[in-house]
Amino acid sequence: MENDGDFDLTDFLPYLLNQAAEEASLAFQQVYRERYGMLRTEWRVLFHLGRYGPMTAAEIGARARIHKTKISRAVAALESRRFLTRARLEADRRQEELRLTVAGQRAFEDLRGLASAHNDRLRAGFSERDWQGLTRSLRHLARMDR
Amino acid sequence: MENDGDFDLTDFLPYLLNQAAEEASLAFQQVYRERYGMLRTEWRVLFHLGRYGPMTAAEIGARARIHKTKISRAVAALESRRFLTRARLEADRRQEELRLTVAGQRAFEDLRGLASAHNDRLRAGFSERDWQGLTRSLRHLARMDR
DNA sequence: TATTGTTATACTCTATAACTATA
DNA sequence: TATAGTTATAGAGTATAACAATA
Repeated sequence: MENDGDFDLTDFLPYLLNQAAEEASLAFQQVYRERYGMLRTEWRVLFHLGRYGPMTAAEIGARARIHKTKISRAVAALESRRFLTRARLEADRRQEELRLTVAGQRAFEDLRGLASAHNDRLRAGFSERDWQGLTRSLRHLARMDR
Repeated sequence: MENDGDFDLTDFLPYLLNQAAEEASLAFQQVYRERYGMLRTEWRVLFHLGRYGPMTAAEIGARARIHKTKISRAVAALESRRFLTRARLEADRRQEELRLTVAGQRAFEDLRGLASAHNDRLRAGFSERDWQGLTRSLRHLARMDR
């Protein structure tokens, strides 16, 4: 057909998404790394426990779409920093309830505030209408609207 | 202040961008990996040489925002597969002009068509208006509109 | 037999410093 | 001294298989 001869990388959505994600993530990555020495998955797990309360690893995985092996390592790291505790569930002793400690709660609240502020800075570059359109489109792409 | 108590991960742009990028990239990643055994940077370098013609590593880096060490490795991989050749520039013998071979051109045209088709599939999930808004917003975030 | 979570392993991606050869 | 490109190394992200404990 030869009708995509002028197709450019900057028209290619996966490339655009990747570049935008890198640029938008950079500043906040420094925050959870330098303030708490956390990795991305650790911050996400901490966030889920702080935002939604105690739950099992499988529940975090279902909510945040993180594979169980990543969660297992993140939980071990957060536990070693005394940011969470585990409690075997009597109903099914394969599962553990994960719960933030007071220190974990404090870290969560600190990071949630910083994340929210970072989000606001990004948002400031858009009109309210464009921001709503952008987040809606991204949720659609990420299949988070189903 | 405590006014971000309902701030959610799915409101956090870096998270949304990352999830959308992963989802949107997955299918096409299989293509250049399984058909040509390429990595992401190799595909991007091949694309730039195919799309814009022969140029030096530094020029690719400036256009595509790829660090010189990544380009160096991608060029070595593409050369070993006979997808490109190098020619020292007489004007400045530190630089090399990189040029796709016929096989490299063929791979580029094949992948460009497949990328364009993949892009069209993603685009099909949006109205023309929403797609234009999305790509414009992403270029803004990636600072590609300057 | 199936499920929850862990461990091992490998590959990909990113970042930085140190190096070479040329200028 | 500075620049184009290379090499070495480490850290971070991702993916999969195999495993132990429990159901």
